[in-house]
Amino acid sequence: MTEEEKSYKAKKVITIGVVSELTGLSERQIRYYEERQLIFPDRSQRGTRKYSFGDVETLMDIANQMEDGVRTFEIRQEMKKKPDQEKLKRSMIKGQLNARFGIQNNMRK
Amino acid sequence: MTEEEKSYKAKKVITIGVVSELTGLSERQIRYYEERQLIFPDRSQRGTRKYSFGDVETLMDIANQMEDGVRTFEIRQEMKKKPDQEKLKRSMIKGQLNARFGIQNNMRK
DNA sequence: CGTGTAAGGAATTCTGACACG
DNA sequence: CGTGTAAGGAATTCTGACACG
Repeated sequence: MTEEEKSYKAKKVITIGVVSELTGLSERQIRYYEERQLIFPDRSQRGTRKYSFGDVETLMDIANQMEDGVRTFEIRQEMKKKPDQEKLKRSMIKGQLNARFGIQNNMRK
Repeated sequence: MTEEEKSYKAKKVITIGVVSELTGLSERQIRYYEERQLIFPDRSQRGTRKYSFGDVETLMDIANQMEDGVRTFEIRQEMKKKPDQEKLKRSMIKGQLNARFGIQNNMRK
């Protein structure tokens, strides 16, 4: 992956309407998750929100957790522990990852 | 680079306003280059144009050529000869495989 | 040829708030 | 808590056209 290609994932260029289409979440939900500090879109000069592909993936992850009844507060805690999902997936064996983070999720239910 | 990451470049999610900011081209110019068949954005359900990062790069390339006095029809001719620089780079690495099976399209939607 | 602009309509986004619970 | 919605304003996007040349 070149530097240029890497930046595609982090560059914030997607408007909220498109993010809504991509994630299936309502704009209301997307804005609320921002209010709860789960995502951090940029703002264009005119003030409209701009999201990256990385943000879209984070939102889909959030959507899955919400379905499982996880609260926004808990999701935020979780994200502090694993700041970069992608790096972890690459460097950790899935078993190790579950051993460390998976159990907590299961125990809550 | 994973399949998912590759798709970032081809996925059409950027509105014309953002493309204008990224390329420095006016919306008028961007629409005109489409009219001249130099770029091919998707359309959202409501009819707004959606561009990919690949389109943005193509537009910057077009902008450079226009500065050099190249006409749109000449640019189009040129593009037919080299359909996609990035795809070429990729296919050169894969060598014989592409020679035999052709370039695979990115999975989208 | 390539691009600016005014025109009018339709769709988007934003914020703060009320509602349910 | 999480999300829907009505509200009003501001900014966006679209198309077809006139202009210059």
